[in-house]
Amino acid sequence: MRASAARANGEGGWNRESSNLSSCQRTRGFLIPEVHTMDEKDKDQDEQDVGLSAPAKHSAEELLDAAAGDPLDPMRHSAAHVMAEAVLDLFPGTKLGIGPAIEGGFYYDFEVERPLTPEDLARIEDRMRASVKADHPFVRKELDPDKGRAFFVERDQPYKVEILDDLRIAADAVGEAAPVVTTYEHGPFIDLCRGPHVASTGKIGPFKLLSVAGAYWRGREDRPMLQRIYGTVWSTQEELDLYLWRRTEARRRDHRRLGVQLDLFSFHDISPGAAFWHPKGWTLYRTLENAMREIQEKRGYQEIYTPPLVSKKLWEQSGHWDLYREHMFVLESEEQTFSLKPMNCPESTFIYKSRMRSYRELPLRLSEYGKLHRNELSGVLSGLTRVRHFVTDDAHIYLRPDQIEAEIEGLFGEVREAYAWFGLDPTFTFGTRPDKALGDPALWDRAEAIMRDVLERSDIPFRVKDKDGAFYGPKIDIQVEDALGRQWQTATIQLDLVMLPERFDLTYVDENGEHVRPVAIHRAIYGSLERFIGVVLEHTGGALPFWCSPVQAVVVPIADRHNDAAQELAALLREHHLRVEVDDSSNRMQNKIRLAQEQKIPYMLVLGDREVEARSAAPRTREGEQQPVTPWRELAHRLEAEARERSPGPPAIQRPPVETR
RNA sequence: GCCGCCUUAGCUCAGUGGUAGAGCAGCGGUUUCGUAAACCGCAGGUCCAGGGUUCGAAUCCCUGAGGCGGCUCCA
Repeated sequence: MRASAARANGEGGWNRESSNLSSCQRTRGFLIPEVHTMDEKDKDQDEQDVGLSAPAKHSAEELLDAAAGDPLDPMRHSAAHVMAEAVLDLFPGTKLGIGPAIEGGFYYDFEVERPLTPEDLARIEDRMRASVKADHPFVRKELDPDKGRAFFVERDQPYKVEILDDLRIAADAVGEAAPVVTTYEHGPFIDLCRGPHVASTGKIGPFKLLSVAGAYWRGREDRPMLQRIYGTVWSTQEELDLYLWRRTEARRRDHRRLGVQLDLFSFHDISPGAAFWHPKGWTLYRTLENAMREIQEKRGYQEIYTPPLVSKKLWEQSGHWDLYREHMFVLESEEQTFSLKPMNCPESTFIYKSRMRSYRELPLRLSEYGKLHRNELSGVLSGLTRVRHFVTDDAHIYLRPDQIEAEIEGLFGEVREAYAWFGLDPTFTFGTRPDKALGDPALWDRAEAIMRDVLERSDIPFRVKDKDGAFYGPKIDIQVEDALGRQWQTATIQLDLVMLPERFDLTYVDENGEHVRPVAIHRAIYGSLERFIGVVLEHTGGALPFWCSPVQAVVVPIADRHNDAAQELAALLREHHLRVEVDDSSNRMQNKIRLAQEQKIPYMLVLGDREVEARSAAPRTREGEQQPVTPWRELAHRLEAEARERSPGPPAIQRPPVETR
């Protein structure tokens, strides 16, 4: 997947969109403080990992600064060396790959005879502790290039030799001499290394090895598969504990788990990568979709619907057939080749072109909740966040170049509103013209200047990723951080100067009667609804905001004699467009409350003799607050108003007790 | 796709070559209760699928499916 995704990306940003919509920034080392690594090497956002991080809000400046690196990096990298020492000791003959510091910890890639097991990890950890206890100093040495290479040849470390050879080739290419080879030695272990390190192994703080995973040498499918061990290391035990707590917490609120617990959706072998939505999950889904429709109606969008199954001719015209065919589900019928659409945009042009367009009707905003299918590799599927079947809150906006600024500003407003409903604070990443960009450079320059200007005026923090735009136009990606500080890529606003307008030959008639090209904007605010629901579930730990909770209140009659009144109250609340259930089971009230609590239902409305008599109810929130007894009518009006407000409600879980960094 | 691990009741899991288990959920009964678990009973299984080894397989081997953790933060 990696190779193909990278290819598609390199060539045409259209896969950008796919990335944005189909994957999450789940973690690799898992808890990774801050955003630093969001970009750097990986062109493919999809594969980028950013993890649970230190919480807190980030200003734009902080986001930019974060790229500087972590002060703990030398220690983390040193821990990787100590791990390599241990592995080499326990598994003689092991070939070493690389062992960098990563957010929250480190890894090292090894070629070992047999697969490593969790028991091996424990043994490696023990050996590492001994090395830390011995407090070996790290000693830097410099060797001339030839001696350095010979040293690693002699030690039978082919990957290290390859690294050195590549450095030499790179130096040759720019006419420089091969660089000096530096090694770091501690105790019995010596490794090719640029450094820096801590003074001695004793300076390495509390650590824990986390997992073993396969990893291609240099990430390339045609190179050997090495075994990568991930570890985490911190300066203090408290920090390590906090990190491990976050990991546990993240597992606890995993949306896949919550989906089962809250009876929202399930997955089945008969359709890998596609959710089966249960009644409650589908209620949530439709509630989000309809909330977004409200924004769109307010902003003058018009909703369309186009066929999911289309001839491959469409993709040949759009250029996707060459780039993306392997990610499409393709089928034959009567000697024609069709595919399930992996995106909506080309088809919307057919509606645009169905008749002559006047400058007066621009911007033309066409939204579509189209069902999309992308043939993701089986190995990358994951819950709702990486699926083969999904729907986006997609829209394509056709406009005149002079309308770009106002339109982008309007879109920022949509983002602000839609994310505030969940208590999510979005940040933006601005991708500028890539090397392979198509289209008029002057138009590019103008478009980028406008977008940058709007970004700077906006109150939403952003950072710039140079050359990360789509081939057809600059773009703005939207990220959010959830309650555990994890980064998620959700949505995207992409300016399209070329693809739809040129390839599909779109025009409108301007004031002078001339046929001229519009520009287009591809935009999705939630992105994939599947994925966004996954993010919201993990963000809230399942305690969804009141307005979108599948069951907003459960009426709890204390005894059977209160059941009729409970039904009456529920009926009244339903008349006020509230989603209400009655728990008339034979459970005791305490148990009814416990069950409602476990289902994270926002309100429990308790009904006993006193309440039935007064036609009132005693509300209890899922946070455990007992509210004053309230008459039915008043309650109905209050809750109805609360639902209409769409406030995110109180934070789902409290932060860990102490922040140590 | 590739590497490793996992798959036992609706859910969470125990069981490692000799008659398939627990808790919760479900169902039935008793109980009618004031803010996170009343009591008793019953039922529930293609041990992921297929093949093999064995007197005997949930357990060992092979193949497949699905899931989980990962798959250049370049010495």
